[in-house]
Amino acid sequence: MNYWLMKSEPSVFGIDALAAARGKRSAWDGVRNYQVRNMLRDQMKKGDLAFFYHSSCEVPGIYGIVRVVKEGYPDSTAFDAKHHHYDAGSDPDKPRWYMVDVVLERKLRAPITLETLKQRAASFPELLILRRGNRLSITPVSLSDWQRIIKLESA
DNA sequence: GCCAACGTTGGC
DNA sequence: GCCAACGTTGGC
Repeated sequence: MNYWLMKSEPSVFGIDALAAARGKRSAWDGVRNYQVRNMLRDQMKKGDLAFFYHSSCEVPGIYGIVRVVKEGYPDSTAFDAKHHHYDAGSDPDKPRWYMVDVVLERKLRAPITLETLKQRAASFPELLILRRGNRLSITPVSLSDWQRIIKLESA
């Protein structure tokens, strides 16, 4: 069982869009970064939990928890010439990009904001999102960081 | 293989 | 809108 943090811009796909999706389930498509691709393809397992993080918005932070319900499979948006995330270099017989399916486990009662996390940065030595220059849209979260972060919801 | 130019991310 | 940081591209 692994833990993750998955970023999304709410203006593109936020927690409310996920909550409105059929079965509250969505394909996490459009990843075009090799490090993140490797996590999607090789490391994310059914049942893993992830923080759903809003980035590039007024109040960046964790807004919910999602669960992986389908492990890595080829990202079909890469094959669609009309799609925004089309990649001519991804051959259906040898897909370059992968995605997983996630389902909304629950929204947080109140977001755990980036500001809050930064204030307590000393408590989260391994949290990649707090490191300078981190730009990966999916990052692993250690079990101990996960547990400490969850506690902030009721703090 | 080097590295400058360019594109993207994301907080502010 | 700015800009630091980082990934990717492509000429050499």
